[in-house]
Amino acid sequence: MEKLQALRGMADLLPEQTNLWQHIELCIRRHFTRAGISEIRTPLLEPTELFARSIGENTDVVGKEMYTFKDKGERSCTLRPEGTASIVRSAIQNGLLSQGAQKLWYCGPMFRYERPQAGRLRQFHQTGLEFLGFSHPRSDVEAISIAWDLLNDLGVQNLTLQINSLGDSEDRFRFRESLTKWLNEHLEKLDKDSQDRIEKNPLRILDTKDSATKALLKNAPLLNESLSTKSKQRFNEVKYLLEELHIPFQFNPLLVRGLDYYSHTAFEITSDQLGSQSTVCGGGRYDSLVKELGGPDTNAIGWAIGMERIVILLDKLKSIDTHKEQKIYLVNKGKEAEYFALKVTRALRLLDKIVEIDLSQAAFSKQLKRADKSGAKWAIIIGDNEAKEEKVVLKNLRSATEDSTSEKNLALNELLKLFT
RNA sequence: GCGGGCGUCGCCAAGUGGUUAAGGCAGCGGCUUGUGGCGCCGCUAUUCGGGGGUUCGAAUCCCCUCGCUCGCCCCA
Repeated sequence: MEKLQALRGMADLLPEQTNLWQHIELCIRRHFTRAGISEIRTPLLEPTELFARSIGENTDVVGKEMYTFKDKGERSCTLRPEGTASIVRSAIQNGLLSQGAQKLWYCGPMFRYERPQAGRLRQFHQTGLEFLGFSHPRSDVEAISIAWDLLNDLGVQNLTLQINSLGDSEDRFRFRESLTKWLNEHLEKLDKDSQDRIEKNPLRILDTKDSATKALLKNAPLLNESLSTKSKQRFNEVKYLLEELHIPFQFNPLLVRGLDYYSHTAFEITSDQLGSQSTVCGGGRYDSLVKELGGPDTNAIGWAIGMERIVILLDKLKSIDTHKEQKIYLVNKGKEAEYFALKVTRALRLLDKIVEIDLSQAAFSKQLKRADKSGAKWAIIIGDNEAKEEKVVLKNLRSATEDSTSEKNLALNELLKLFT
């Protein structure tokens, strides 16, 4: 029979790794909470139309990466490939925006049908924030600084923040014209991919990895040259405020993000330790998306962090401290002892202690071995002799020497008092 | 969708045509019928991702297929 296994690109998170994930999630929650941002949870499955309209029909995400299928009612459904669209949909549907501006965060799985590689899975996880109803450059910087501080607090090293301004839709239209004109003049010198993209998405050519095209583009018109005075001023203010906060950044005029809804500030935080998928956090302003999805005219900015990519970076550092050294391991053997041990275990847990009970009936030596391996600090040993007198033997597994001076014979109430 | 690399026990891994497929880690059992960390002993792949072929003989050669992985595209 064929071995049953997870689908391609779908990863299990094993007990070994969930410690790190919990640590990261805790840190994320703390950072959002302390910034006054509220969590929002939306369905994993949405009408396909939502993503087609928000992300853009011509993007790769919509064009070839979505998990789309028909449900039993013949509705076209899609597993969410990103978080922003769902959140905007939810804010509109639930009238959140009529209650004022919203500061929201989310965390959860996303799905993209791509070939997996380092730092990329078909089911992956993102955490992100969305500020809906904020237009001032301050909100851009607030959003960026939260991401920056979060990543640094997690211990991610060697990060680079790159920013650019895509201007408003008029700026971009103007730029698109001049860029397309220039590209067509140099058509034969472009690589094949870039040639194909001139019609569909010329801005993305700026982001090419083809070195010949890259060199050629040094003479291409630049996006920031097409920006209106107003857009330029806005961008300058963002940069000024980042400097004021001492958040180091690089201006990257070639940074163009892949989803259609971005405008003005676009940014990326990358790491040089990730292989080719180097983006840890990406985001930007999307001032027209809410309206395009049928909501009130609402300025917005948001970003998303790829959780797996953080895990890769943090895995290299190791050593997330757990609370194992506070653990108590219950060694027990014999019928009366086993019953008594269950009671002791629960009594200790009701005092909020971390208690693991051995359920094996193996020899004491075996159980002690497991106790040691489990990382517990204390072993409580109960045999029938102890059970008869309602006593336990308490042993410190982390005392340095081989002597047994740490062993104590205690009545149950004495034990509980000791751990209170 | 397109390239490159790889598939031998739960994990790491030797073996590259010749009778029984090293070793290490983990696991289990014992030395020690009630006391761990060290040590010692024992057990754990009729089988080399799957299928077909070549051969007296294949984990080793050939073909097909599946899977993993890295990269392209694209993105977090």
